[in-house]
Amino acid sequence: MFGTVEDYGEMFQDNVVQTRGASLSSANQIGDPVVYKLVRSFVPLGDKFPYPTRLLNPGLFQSETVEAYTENLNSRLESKEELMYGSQMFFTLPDTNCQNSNQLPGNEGLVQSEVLLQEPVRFPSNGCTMDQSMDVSQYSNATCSPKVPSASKPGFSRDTGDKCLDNLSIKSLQETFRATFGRETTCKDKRWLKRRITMGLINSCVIPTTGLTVNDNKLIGGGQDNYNDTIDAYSKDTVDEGRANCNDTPSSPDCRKGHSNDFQRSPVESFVDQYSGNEDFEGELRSAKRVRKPTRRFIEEISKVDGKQQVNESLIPLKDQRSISAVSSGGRVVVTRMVSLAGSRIQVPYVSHVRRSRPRENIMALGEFHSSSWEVKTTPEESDLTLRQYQLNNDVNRVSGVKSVAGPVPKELAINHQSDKDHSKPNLSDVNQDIMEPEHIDSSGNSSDDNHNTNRVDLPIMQSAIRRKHHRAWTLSEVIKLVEGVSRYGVGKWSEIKRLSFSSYAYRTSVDLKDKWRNLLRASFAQTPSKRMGSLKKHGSMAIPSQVLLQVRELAQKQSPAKKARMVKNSRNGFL
DNA sequence: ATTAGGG
DNA sequence: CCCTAAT
Repeated sequence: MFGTVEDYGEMFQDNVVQTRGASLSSANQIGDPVVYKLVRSFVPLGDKFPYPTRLLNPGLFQSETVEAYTENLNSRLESKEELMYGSQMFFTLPDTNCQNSNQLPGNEGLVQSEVLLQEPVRFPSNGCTMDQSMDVSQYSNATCSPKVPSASKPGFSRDTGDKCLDNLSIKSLQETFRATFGRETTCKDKRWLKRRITMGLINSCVIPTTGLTVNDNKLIGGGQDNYNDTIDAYSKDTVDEGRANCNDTPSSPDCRKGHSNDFQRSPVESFVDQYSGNEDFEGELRSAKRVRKPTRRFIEEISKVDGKQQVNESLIPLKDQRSISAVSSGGRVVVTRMVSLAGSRIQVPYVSHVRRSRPRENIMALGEFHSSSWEVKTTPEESDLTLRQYQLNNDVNRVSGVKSVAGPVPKELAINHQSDKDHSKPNLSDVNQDIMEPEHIDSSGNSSDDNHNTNRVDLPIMQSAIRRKHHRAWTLSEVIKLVEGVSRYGVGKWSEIKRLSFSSYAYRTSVDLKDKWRNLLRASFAQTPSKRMGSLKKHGSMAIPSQVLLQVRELAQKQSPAKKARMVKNSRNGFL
């Protein structure tokens, strides 16, 4: 699938074009991720290496490109407005002998990648800073050495990277390792170091984050296949050999760090831990444990908990928040972040790394506007209601936009209404009649909107949005019908009850019946201890006649004694 | 597709 | 009421 560097390059380039227009991509050239990463590692961008969303597309860094870019950079530096795109200026070309070389790996793609990633410009003092020119030149020598001309050729890959590293001493390799992974290594194994560096560079270039999610600053999920593809395509043998080498050098514990569990831990996690350079390496004790792939349930719950907490924060990464501030600019408040550039601190408008997605549901969904098919039929109760509602319209605090139209009563009204009576047991019918009045008043507020699909369009959004979507209060007659249905067809025969007793209630699904029954059950047992309470409920919700609840209790008792016991216990706890 | 159960 | 898993 993702087989070649070029593929990624194209993806990336497309993205760039879409993102920034053609201006920057014009100079794009195919390049080598390893070389790019080598250079990249000389100039740490921050305390966290950005997770590449696309393969970086480093090109040949030809001198004119250098000059053009540098010039561009300088000119842009003068204009604060241009600092909008400040993140593309993170890269100040180090003073190295590579600058005159035609073979310095390009930073065009690198620059663009930074634009995409919107990584803040940071030159941490504890990291590899710009004044460490020795380091830079050191690596640059290696990277740009004439001995390895292939290093800057398009299509160059891991092998070339190895050759680059061939010329480095152990010490240099260790330095490179540090520059690459952000930590020291004491490993003396030149080969291992080489492999690690190469692997790190390659993998950090090609790890796609498609389908990945960032949670609590960790990447979770999604990357497995892509990662494996990546390994297959680029450096599977490298990884394998790396492991072997590591095992061959047990004397050097560093070599083993974060390595032994590469294939047991999530690939992405491994990547983060090993290659991003800033990970908690103390926490590598943790990595000794085999990490199990989280269950879907686990992921769901974690994301729920964390998601809620992080929703706001995630838009602005933690590391940015310190420098975030809001400034007023031309009447508009602009969120900016501090950026260190060339020793001075400047403020640039903050651009979130997270692309906001369009809300899945528009606001209409909150009201029930969208569901023109939601309820085609008008139900007996509602039709009945319609008439009353018309009278009550002034009394009840109705939604102003609704014209209370007593629409034509569906012919099925009469039929269903009739069947209502037929199906109702005598005792329930009495109750029905007694309680119907308050019931209707109560439900009118909830269901009247649904009676007039055509008019609902006129509803003020705010008013209707307040209501929970798809909520429809249960009328007493519905409850009674439900009880009756249960008594007739048995508990749990929801679809049957739905089909036979609620055929005219399109909005009541079998699940609804089940849910309501559950509530009735709870209510019925909750009420038991104090008969006096009768049908009174704490809040203004519908009062269910004790007779009905009694029936519910009897039915439940008949059906499942065990369950009843649970219900009694639960409801009592809840009640007292 | 239906049901049970948690949220 | 929504969602999910289990059946």
